[in-house]
Amino acid sequence: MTMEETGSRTREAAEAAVLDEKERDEAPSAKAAEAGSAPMTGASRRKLESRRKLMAAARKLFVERGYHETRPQDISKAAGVGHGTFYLHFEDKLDCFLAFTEEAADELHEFVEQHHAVAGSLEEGIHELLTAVFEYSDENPGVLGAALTDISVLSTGDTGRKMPVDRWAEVWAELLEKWKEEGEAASDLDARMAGYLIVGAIKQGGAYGYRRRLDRKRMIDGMTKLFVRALKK
Amino acid sequence: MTMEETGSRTREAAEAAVLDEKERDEAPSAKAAEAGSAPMTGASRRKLESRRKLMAAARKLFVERGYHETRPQDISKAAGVGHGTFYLHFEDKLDCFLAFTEEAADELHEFVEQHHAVAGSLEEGIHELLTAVFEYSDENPGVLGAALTDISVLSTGDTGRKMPVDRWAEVWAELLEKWKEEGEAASDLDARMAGYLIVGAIKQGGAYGYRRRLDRKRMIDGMTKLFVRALKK
Amino acid sequence: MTMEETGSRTREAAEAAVLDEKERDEAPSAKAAEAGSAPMTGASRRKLESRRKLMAAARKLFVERGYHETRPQDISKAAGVGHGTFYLHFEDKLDCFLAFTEEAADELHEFVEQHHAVAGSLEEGIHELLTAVFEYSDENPGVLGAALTDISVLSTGDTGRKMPVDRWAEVWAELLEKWKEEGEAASDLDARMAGYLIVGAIKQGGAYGYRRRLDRKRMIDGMTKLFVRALKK
Amino acid sequence: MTMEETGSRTREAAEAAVLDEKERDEAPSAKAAEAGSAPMTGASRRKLESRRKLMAAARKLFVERGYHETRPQDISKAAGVGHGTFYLHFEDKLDCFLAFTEEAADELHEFVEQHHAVAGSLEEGIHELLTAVFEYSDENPGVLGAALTDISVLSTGDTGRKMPVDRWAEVWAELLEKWKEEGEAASDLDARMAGYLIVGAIKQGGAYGYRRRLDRKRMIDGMTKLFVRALKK
DNA sequence: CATGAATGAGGATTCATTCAT
DNA sequence: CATGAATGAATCCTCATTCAT
Repeated sequence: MTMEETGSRTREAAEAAVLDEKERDEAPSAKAAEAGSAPMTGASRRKLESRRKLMAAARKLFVERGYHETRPQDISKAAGVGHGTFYLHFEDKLDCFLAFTEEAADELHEFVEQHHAVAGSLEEGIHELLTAVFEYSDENPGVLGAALTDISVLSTGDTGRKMPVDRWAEVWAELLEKWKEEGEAASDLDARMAGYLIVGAIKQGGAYGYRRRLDRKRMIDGMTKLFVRALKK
Repeated sequence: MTMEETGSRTREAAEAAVLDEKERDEAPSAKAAEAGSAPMTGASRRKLESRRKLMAAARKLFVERGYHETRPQDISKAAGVGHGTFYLHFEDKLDCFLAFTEEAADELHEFVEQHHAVAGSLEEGIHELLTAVFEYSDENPGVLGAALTDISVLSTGDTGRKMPVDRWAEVWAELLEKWKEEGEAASDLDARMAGYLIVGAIKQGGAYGYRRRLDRKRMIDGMTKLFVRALKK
Repeated sequence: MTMEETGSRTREAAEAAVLDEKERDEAPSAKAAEAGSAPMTGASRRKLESRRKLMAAARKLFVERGYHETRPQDISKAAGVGHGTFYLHFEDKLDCFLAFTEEAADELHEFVEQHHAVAGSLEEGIHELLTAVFEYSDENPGVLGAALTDISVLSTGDTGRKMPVDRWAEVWAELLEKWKEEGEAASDLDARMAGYLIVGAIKQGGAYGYRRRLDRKRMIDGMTKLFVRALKK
Repeated sequence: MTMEETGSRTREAAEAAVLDEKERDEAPSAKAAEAGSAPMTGASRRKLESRRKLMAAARKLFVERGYHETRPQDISKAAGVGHGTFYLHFEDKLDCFLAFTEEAADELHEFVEQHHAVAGSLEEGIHELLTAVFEYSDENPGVLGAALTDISVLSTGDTGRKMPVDRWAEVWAELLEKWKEEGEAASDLDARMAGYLIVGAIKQGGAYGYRRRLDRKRMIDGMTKLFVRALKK
């Protein structure tokens, strides 16, 4: 399993964009269409372009080096924009990290919804969810590990932003709630608490599995079995 | 529950405990104690004293402020020793943090062994273990949270030191193995993997519980139930 | 003679010269000048200005106080720039010192070529060379002494940079080689070796002469006589 | 030639003493005899012993690592004595270095006097002197290079101590003076100045020769020829 | 005379952020 | 909107020296 790998596959696409300097000289209309909105002026076109490049670079570096080893300068440089541009798009470094984190959460969310009909039984649901998570992790090595970084290690004060852990815990909580209503899950379950337990288990287990280079299928099956037994009525 | 509190209630008590236990210190000069615990000559006594004060200060600050917000000189100052003394006892800041981390792991280990006969059935065992963990966490607020800090956030390279997560995961793994042999735990269990899952779950669940100020007893019972169902034959 | 004076008489003149010559700077951005010496854009102009100020300050301090008594922040302060700017222009302190050293070597080189037609007979050549060296030393008191500092005292590892001693030894070696070919110098001469001997002699003799405040003319004449006798066919 | 080598031959003897911990338990009388003076009390015996070990360690480290890379602690440790003992024997680090420097100067002096009758003609004298210097350098690799370190790089103020450069320059000056009186050397020679030139030349030439691993005999012969021509009537 | 733990001024360097262009 | 030179507070760590034992 690859929850914390440092390589990259889908990364390439993003990087290619970063490296493609010519792109910003393209006809604006094409890009605007991509963004799905009204045709942009040259200025906002460029701004969006910059942000995309910065996000791609930030993800790459946060994943490869971690938060503290990545300087805003590195991100700007990797993105091919000036150092100042960074602060045109992010309040500060932490803001940028959180943006990365949220992007990853969004992606996983979308990924899960696209790849798996999360409507079936508890067994099926858990298995599909875990499969989706591990598949995403394979396609985006290291991203989950980085995105799940404990924010309290980075910032003392509360940022007021919802971290991936919380979003994912909630996803699980909602599912469990649904299963409880359907009589599939144990009725005395504290769904919220369980959501956090599951996310914690996946995070730690994923990290362990990656380090030990365990077989993905076996991991998914093992975890599914455990979770199902723990949760089922 | 108090797994990640930042205050310091039983601080004094904890420090006193630290003091008492430091006789088994890792400073080479302390090896004299090994040879029959002679009253110790002046020099090595002073050194031990310094180390004890540094360790206590380090623990206090790492817990209260976290790794990155704690400077070596803060620790020295809090310990009432000179800046240089810090580096007489620790290679660098990370080394000091790891020492803290190991101390915490040792303490919890001992605490668990002293307070709970971990010999009973799976249900009893899990309940006792969780109770011990949460009790330790009450008496040493924030210590577990700090000690479980993901090392990869602090240091890029491998330190070669066994982190608390791994130690605790192993403790659980051994127990599970025993229960498997005794026919109490599911025989198809990957004990090692499960150990990590449990530690991850406890860590994340503990943090959540603390934030939400959940009732300790309910947490222990809820987690026990979940774990037992997941693991039992 | 003034080879190792610590004052600074013609400081201003020297700095002005530095300013004028800096167009051939090694900062990559300055390469614009190479392409026709355009008036230079704002950013690179500022950067060049900073570097010039830093180089001037570094020279002044290295000469007055020596390498170990000069802190990067002293240089920055004297240059009227921030601490960080120093590291925008130099890898580290040693890099800055070597830059100073190379600048001095360049200056002397140019000085010698401008002030003295090094084409004549062995006697004339040596006399002119020595005169040029001592004149440069008068105009740039202490610079030669500082620039000839033995690098091995400052850095353990090899820096891979050619030190002034070597450059100057080579200049002498080439001249000697020429004189050998012209039949003016002894044919059994090891020109390279002799180059080093001469530079060593000048360095030590210069330092001695300065300390004893010897008459410059007498020194030049005395050294010329010795060198000529040693080298002439 | 080996003027600046870092290996060691005669070094071994000294080190052996350093390592021989038992030595200080020997009968005092024997050692006293060696020192050539009245039988020492136990205390002064030990003190002398400590100093010898410190000097040996200092020489070794100053030669191998240079002044700035050698800490008093390193010397004490290598000498097998406590850190404080260092300051029982030397005012400070510089004092220790100067002691090393003087020891080396004494040694070379003695070596030259023992190995070469410096009484003959100018040619013979110069050749013998150079031979002695290079032989000493072979037997004490790196020592001359280290001992000739420019003190002004180490200390700003004047130490009031006569450095090896000066001592050696004087030796040469005296010889030249003698040869002038005997009509062997050019009568218009500034002997003092020439002494410094020669020492400078030897130092620089030696360093060059070592780096290039030149043949010793050729170096001696080449230098002799040059010096003789420069100095002879 | 010997020790080695303790010291803290001092140093080199970094990096998140700003702002003039 | 973009740039990248400039910044300087902040950080980790060293090391010559002292002094209680």
